[in-house]
Amino acid sequence: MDYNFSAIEGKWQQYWKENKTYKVDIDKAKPKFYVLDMFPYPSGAGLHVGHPLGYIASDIYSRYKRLQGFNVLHPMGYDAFGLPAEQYAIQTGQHPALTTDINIKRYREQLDKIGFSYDWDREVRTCEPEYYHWTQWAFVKMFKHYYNNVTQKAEPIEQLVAEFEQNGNTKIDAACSEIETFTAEQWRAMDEKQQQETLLAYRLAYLADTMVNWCPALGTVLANDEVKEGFSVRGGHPVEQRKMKQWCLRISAYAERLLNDLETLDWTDSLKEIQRNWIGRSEGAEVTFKIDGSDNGILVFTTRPDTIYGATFMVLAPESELVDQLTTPEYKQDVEEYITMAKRKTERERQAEAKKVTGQFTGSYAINPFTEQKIPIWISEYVLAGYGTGAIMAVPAHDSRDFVFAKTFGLPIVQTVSQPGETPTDTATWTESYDAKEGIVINSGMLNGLEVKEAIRTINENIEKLGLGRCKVNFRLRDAIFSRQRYWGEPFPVYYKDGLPYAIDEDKLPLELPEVDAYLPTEQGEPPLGRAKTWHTPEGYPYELSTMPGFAGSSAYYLRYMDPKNDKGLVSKEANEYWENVDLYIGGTEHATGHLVYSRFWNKFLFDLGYVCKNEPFKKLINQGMIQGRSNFVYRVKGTNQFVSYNLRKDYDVTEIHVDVNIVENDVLDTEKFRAWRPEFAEAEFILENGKYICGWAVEKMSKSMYNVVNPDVIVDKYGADTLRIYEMFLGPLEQSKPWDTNGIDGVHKFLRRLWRLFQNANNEVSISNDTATKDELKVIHKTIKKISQDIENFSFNTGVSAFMICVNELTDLKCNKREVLEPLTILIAPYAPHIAEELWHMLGHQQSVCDAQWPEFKEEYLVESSFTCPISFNGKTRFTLDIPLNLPKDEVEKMVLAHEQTARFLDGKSPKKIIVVPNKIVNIVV
RNA sequence: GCGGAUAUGGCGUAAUUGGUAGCCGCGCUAGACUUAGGAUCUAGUGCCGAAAGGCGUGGGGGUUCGAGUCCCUCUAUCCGCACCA
Repeated sequence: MDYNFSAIEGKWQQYWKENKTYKVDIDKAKPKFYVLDMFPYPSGAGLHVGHPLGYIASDIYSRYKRLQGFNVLHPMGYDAFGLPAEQYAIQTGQHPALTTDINIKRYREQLDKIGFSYDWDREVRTCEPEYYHWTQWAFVKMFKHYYNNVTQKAEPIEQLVAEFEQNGNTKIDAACSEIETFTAEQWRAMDEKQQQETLLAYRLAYLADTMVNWCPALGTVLANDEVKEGFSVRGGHPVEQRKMKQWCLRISAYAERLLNDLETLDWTDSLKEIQRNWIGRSEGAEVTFKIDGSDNGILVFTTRPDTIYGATFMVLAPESELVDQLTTPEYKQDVEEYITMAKRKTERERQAEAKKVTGQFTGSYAINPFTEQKIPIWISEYVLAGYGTGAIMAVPAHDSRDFVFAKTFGLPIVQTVSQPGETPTDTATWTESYDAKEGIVINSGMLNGLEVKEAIRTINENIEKLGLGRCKVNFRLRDAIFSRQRYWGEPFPVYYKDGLPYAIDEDKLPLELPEVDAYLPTEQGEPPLGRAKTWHTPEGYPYELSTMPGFAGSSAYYLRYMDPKNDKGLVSKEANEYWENVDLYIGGTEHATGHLVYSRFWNKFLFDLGYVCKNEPFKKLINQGMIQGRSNFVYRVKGTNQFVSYNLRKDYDVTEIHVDVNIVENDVLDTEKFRAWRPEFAEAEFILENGKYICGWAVEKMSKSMYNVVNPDVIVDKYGADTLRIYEMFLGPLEQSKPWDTNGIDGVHKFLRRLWRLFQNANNEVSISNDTATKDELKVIHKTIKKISQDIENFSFNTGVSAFMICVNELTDLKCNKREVLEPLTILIAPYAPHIAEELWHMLGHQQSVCDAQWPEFKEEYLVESSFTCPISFNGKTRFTLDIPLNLPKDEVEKMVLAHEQTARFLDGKSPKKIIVVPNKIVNIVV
């Protein structure tokens, strides 16, 4: 019987489906293991060969864990809300649900062909009301909670109300937006509207006027992680800053915990580092500088309070509310012009002109609280309104930005830190600032002579003692803007009464997405939901018109998989306590600052409320590398329809043209297919080398426009899913980016055929021997058991494949068809190549699925050798090898080596200076 | 500018973590079987050299009996952040 992969794969996929082989339920008798893939957004283009890479790796791991006796949860679903489907809907008028559904079907077909062990009964789609019910529910919970900084957790808003009744907000330490202090009496005196407005400043889901990334082309607001270099990540449209009323999630309240708990996670250092940078914690002090001739002050944040004696001017963000009152009549016009200029600039322009120093004096002065000198107050773009207090004390001697600013506008520069033993030089001669974090403080009154770290401690004490300010930790992490002015997303479970938002009762959820007549904004510029006829509560209060962003639905999907059909809750306590959290999460690094921050936040919030039992969602995370494309080129002789082969192209004046990689094999162009590829090439002529047309090649992004997209279906049809799975793993380390080149796939396919042939005799009949295996055969299989187990544990799937190849090559050489060897081999390969493994397993006479077999046990005893082939080197260069009995004493080894005839040859008459014997490793003779 | 990662044959890669550099596969060369070969099998294949031998893990330097692996330095590529006070 030949290895008929398509028949075998169809047969077993059917079998798995009929027998629900991958269905999984809570089973307290077995340890659980949760393996998760980042679920895909089902795009219209379908999967290319790069997408399943991580899925295959996690599938291998899942199957391995199952064979080891774990109860493995390995689900899959779809991140189904999103912009592309809606953009398509705008163009075609087709409901996004419809295109989404079609795309999902195609994804499913493609996924099914590859033979994954997903429990499809647990599939979720974020766009279905049964699913987004719980997205909305979590939002309502966030609306109804605030963050208590003292207990470091989310608490019910009622507790806050009780506190306000008692003490106003004078004693509370909670995460909140900017708000005035009020007493209990003042609280009680407020009407409902005022009270609600006040509470809004504390809610974890809150409505606020904020500067947002507005994308006119997409007609929506975007989150910071959805914008890159001033353009939208999806679509690449320009983004501008705008102030708008938006729903936000107070994720900044969790900044400290999000940062600290990174320590507990088994993620790569680079990914943790990205998150640390994104959260951006910095320790410093808040200090008030008095405004000259006024009782008011300017609050600044600084990480270097030790340099305060060198603060020779102050700078405010142009957007700062203080600007108005600080600007003297004399400077009014200049300041206004500057602000207008700054406001008009898009984010893009700001970045392009980042090096250009601009600024404007306000006419006012502040008093440096330590030097007691008058220092000018400026405004400049380089100070950001959104970070710290939107104002800085400028220390030009020790901050490069302040330095450049001072140089440009001729402001004084005072050095306050110097290198020990170094004589301070005239700052007027400096060409750059001295941004040192170490050194001895000078020119700084009470701080003189102290080391920077001591100086910081001393000055902080004084700042607090003098009532000038306090120590403070600042975060770069901003609250997540949660509104999108779009149709295809979760509706907010919110209605408005007197212009104030109220949450819908939890038992009224889900609030289903209404039908609209077009997926465009209304004529009044409202979001598409403004078109829905009955978009209000039964009492007539209008619902929110925005919808939630893409990350809403993906923030808790890993919890929903634990209990996907539950209509009483997101996840039952029982299911959550059994599955706990994700043991292994595999996905791309592109979600480092988006999804992976949001879902950690979401999970922590639910943890605070007691709905989930673990405070982190993903224990271990692996980022698979990107699969790049490998493009092919043909070379057209300019002005002709002639194409010249790669190595001859230098003799002609040619244009390089991308050619579809699917009509090229081993860089040899199929000229007939090329002529048929596009009408303009129908009459193409070729200048060949050795009768072939050789194409050039390059590694590029896999994309349609480069004609280098390879579809997994095509590979599966030609070679089979098992070959695809193994080849994807064989390409290289999982985490590394690498180009896809279909050429190498033959080797893997040949390997599977050789594996198959181990079970067959020369006449192509199944032939398995029940004889006892020889020592050599046992050694081969146990070596492989050891290697494969280790490699899977280390996620080193590429070396695993090579170990299989070595094993099959060696067994082929030994002509081994013993059950004792082939049975464990079949189980070993089942995670990588489940279809052929099932077929072989049944060929071996088993009735159950190979998935229910037991992972073979490795026995060291079969690998023990009596001698070691020892490399003998001279001056570090290996010259020959010698079989030496294991654990032979050093001096005997030395004797044996020196006695060897080859040794004399390499000594060449000289006597050895030194002989190094590393037992069972190497012998090195120094001459 | 800051932070991180990577660099090994024609190509994808491997190397028990300081101990025989190039495993496995592609490609290539030669041969066998064959009406045929984009099938299969056998042998070879880092580079230079007829050979002996020499050279060789991005470049330079160092530690060591011994370095792809450790240290210093430079270069290139990729990724993340970017006026974050």
